[in-house]
Amino acid sequence: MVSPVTALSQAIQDYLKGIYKIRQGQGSVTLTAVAQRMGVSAASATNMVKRLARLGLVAHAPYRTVELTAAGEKAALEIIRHHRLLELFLRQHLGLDLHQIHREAEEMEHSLSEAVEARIAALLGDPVADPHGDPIPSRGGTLPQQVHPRLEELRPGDRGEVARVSDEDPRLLRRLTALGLVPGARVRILQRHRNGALALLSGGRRRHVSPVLARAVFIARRSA
Amino acid sequence: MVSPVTALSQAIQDYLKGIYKIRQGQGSVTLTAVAQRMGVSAASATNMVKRLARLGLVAHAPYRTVELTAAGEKAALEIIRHHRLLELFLRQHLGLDLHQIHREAEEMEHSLSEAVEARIAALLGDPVADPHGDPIPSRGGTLPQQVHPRLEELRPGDRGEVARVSDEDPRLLRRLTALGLVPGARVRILQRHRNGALALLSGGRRRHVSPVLARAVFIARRSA
DNA sequence: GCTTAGATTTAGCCAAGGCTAAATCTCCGG
DNA sequence: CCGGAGATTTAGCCTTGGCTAAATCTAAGC
Repeated sequence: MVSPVTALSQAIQDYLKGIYKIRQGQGSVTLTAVAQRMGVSAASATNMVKRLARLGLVAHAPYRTVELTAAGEKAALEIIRHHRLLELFLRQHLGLDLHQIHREAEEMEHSLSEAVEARIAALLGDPVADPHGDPIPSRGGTLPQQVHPRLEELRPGDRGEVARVSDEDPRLLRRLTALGLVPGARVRILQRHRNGALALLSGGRRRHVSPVLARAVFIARRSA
Repeated sequence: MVSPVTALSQAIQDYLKGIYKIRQGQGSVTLTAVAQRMGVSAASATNMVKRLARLGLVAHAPYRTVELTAAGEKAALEIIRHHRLLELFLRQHLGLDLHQIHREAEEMEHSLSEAVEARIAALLGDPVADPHGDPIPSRGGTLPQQVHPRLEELRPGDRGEVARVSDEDPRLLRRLTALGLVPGARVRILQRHRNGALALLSGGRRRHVSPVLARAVFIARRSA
């Protein structure tokens, strides 16, 4: 494309990514959801959404929800590609911890040029997932959409492999890492408490997992 | 230090670096020089210099020249350290060309955190010079100040090694690279024309170097 | 020591992104 | 089908960092 995503302001990039992620998670993109996610007042969110609409990046009728246009979604995926490539790079080549990389990549993703992106992708061997297990959009802007159940949805006896962990909260990540619940780890559910907490086997040890943690881990089931 | 340079706005970082570089080159930092270097009107430069003064980063009396305070110089050197580490990294690990790295590093230097800076520096083996031959300030903020004569100042018979090339103009850099005049290259002056152009030996070949190019190359003399 | 060209500053404007407070709309429940 | 809670928008303000035009200062040259 002639105009790379880096031509958009940092704020615009952030909003596009935020809107994309809200739709992924909750589905309906309300102004309130946008404002909350961006840590901004509702008035500011309205303001920016109007600007995005003028730029043809979202569709928005007054008092209705927001939707990314094709152009907006393409831009969002480019930004997410930048972010996830950077995360992987920071982890594999610079040795940062799992819980640091999200924040760092957040800062750097806006200034990643096409040229540097291409070099990093090549250096990493054109990877398809970042260190949290999130899929990396292709350069063309397609995302291998895989839907994994959350750990909280599993029942005693179920086995699986950690496919992905939520990357939003570094504190959660730290606790998950301490429990050995990182992408690739094998787990087996032992017991389920009435409050949603789980007992499971991970790395050969019996672990207790709180409901909030169980909601942040996505599992690829194994038929075994 | 408690407040990293990344807390300063991008524009402020750019001005500090610009002011530092003007002083290095021409000495006296006038508002006009600042405006020119930043590609901005004189009024805008005045405006920003006032803000820098309020922040204690420069000293400035009305209608007088600008000087970095100790804090301002420290910040400038941190920014330059970021820039040069990134240049080296882009060259050595991502394989970008000599004439691309300046622009790329310019974009990325603002978002380089202390943590990532430290990793990159370690990965590069705590280097002391970037790919253009410019010295890299230490983490503490000291710059190994080496003064090399420009190629244009040499006389027939002089020999030396390219210590540094100006990194400002990518077109000049391309032409210098084509002539083999990159940091580390050995040269011997053969002849000097009245307009300042030079004939010299570089890479075993006789080369003709225009005055403008000869002004962009800095030579470490060899007694040989 | 004047004059004046050129440097610097001031005044007043703009766009991007934020904010709060107030107005307005939507939609659910009775 | 009406009222009101909550969502959304509008109005008016702020800071950052730009701009032009006009005012003012400095300093060089006579």
